Amino acid sequence: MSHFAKMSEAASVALHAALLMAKKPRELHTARSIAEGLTVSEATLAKVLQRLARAGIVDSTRGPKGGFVLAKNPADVTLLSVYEAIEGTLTPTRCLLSRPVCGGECLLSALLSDVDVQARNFLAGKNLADVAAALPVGGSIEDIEKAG
Amino acid sequence: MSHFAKMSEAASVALHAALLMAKKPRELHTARSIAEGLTVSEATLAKVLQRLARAGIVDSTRGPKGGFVLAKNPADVTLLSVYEAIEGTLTPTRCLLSRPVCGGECLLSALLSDVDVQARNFLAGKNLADVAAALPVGGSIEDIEKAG
DNA sequence: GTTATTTCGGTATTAAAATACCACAATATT
DNA sequence: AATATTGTGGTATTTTAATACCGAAATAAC
Repeated sequence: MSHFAKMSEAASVALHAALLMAKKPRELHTARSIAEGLTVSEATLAKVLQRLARAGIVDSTRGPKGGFVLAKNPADVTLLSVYEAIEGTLTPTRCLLSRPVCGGECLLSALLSDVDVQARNFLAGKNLADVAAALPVGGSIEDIEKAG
Repeated sequence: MSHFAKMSEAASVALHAALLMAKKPRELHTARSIAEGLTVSEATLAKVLQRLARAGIVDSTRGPKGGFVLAKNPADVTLLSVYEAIEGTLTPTRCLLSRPVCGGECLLSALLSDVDVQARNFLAGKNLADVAAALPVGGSIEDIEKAG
């Protein structure tokens, strides 16, 4: 069993964390509460949130009552921006193996670049508000956990 | 700079090696000659060819004048069969992180499974004869190397 | 039947990624 | 001011995959 679509654990966690914060856009979420909401390790999530903060996607405040908030309106945050904050710019793959056999254009470049373009369009075309609205259950973290 | 399309080096080497053999379907190719033709390490290629042999895609003969040949007609070997001989069955990804936030269907499952389906269709729809015919330069390894 | 060539398959080494840990800085509360 | 809470960022550990290595088996050539 193998998969063709690849996304690092970190990128996936980032997208899910952003979605969780988008449900309550004005509230501060601690790393711990997000980690519990996603059932991921706090250590891993901390790194992810750090990078989102540096990319300007979330704002962070330290100390008691501190935490993370989305820096912008959820409708203004595309999934692509979250993804690229973690993974770097998503560019089409040319070829994994630029070798003589292919004679110029690699036999796989069509597939690889098409897949990357499709993924980019998907991620660029959806923002956090879209996704949050599409979820079966409404507002609170409690509701979400019940539904999970 | 990141990529969404993922294929292991081994799978890529397998596809390129199969293509190289498809150019001369009746001849024996040693692991060394294929490795040189692809400019990959012989050690890595050896493992790949072994798995292709076990999957019945190539036949192997040991000893002097030994080597590897395609077991079937190039037109009867899909890229998917070569890919899956290395990576295992290509199945759509559901979600990397089955977490409560998504409430049932993961926010990424549409993207991930679409990408996998697209890749599967692409690979299943092309065989070695198709690809070899599409190459700019004709028959021999020498021609291929000149073109590379 | 001896030697050279080539694949086979297990093991070991290396590289890379994920994950966890810890001391530090900042800030709200008292 | 002291203390508790929370993010920061560097480092270390663990895990996993990729890659390389090496002895063994098979077979053709002489």
